[in-house]
Amino acid sequence: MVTEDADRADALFHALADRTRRDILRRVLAGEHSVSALAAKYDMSFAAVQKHVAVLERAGLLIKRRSGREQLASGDVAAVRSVASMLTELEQIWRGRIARIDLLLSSDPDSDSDQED
Amino acid sequence: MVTEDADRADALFHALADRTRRDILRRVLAGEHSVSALAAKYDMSFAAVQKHVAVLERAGLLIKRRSGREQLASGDVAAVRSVASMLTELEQIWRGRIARIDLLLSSDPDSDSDQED
DNA sequence: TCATCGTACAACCAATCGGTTGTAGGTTGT
DNA sequence: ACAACCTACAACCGATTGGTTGTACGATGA
Repeated sequence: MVTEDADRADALFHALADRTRRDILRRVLAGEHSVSALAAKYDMSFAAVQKHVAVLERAGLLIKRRSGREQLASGDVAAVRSVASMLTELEQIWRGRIARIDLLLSSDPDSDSDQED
Repeated sequence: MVTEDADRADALFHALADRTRRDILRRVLAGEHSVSALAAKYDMSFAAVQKHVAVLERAGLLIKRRSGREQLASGDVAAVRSVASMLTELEQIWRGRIARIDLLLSSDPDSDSDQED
C-alpha cells in the first residue's frame, strides 16, 4: 500500500516533469481535445505527442473518451488536487518543525532537561 | 523568462519524481540533517544519497549550511509552496472551463450565435 | 469499395538517470 | 603531524527517457 502510493506519486511527478506534458495538461484541463488536435500544436511528430498523452493518461492526469474515430482527451482535476495534497502534507511536516522550535523557545530557558531522543 | 520558468518547473517536478528524494525532503523539512546522517538512513551508497541531495538543492527545494566539517541540509518550504501554486494555476484553468460550460448551459438554448473561438 | 483520417504501437537512437566505486580535499581531534 | 571523518566529484554502467520513422488497424465519407 505504501509502495503503491509511492508508485503513483512517482508517476504523477514524472508526468509533470516535462514542459510539453504540462502544456498538454493545461489544454485538456481547459477543454477536450483530440490527440491529433493536440499534436498539431507542437513542433514534433504525432507519435511523440501521442506518447506524452499516454504518459499523462497512465498517471491518471488525463482521461480519454472515444468519439467516432477520435480520442477526446480531457484533464482530471482530481489528480491535480491529489498532487497538491502531497505538497500540503510536506508543508505540514515543516509546520511541525516550526511548532517544535517555537515550543523550545517558549519553554524555560534555564531548563536543560526538556528534550527527547 | 518563460523558458526559465519552465526550466525551474522541470527541475522542481523532476526532483520530486523520485521516492528517495521525496523521503529526504520530508526529513529535511522536519529539521536539519547532515548529508552523512541522511545517507545512513538509506540502503545505498553515500555518493548516491549525496547526488539526490544535490538534485534537491539545484531545484531549490533544499538549502545547505556549513557547520564545521558537516553540511547541514534543510528543506525550503517556499519552494514547496511554489510547486503548489503551479498546481493551483492548473486548477484555475479547469475552473475557467467549468465556468464556460455553466455559462453556455444558462444562456438561451435557442440561441445559435453566442459562441466565439 | 476504397482512399483517408485518427490512433496505437514497435523498433530504433542519443541523452539522461540512478546507481556504483574510486579519488581527493577540507575539518576535526589526538 | 596525522588518522579519521564528511563531503564532492569523476568515471563508469544498465535502464529509462524523449524523440524519430514505419507499420497496422478501426472508423469515416465519397
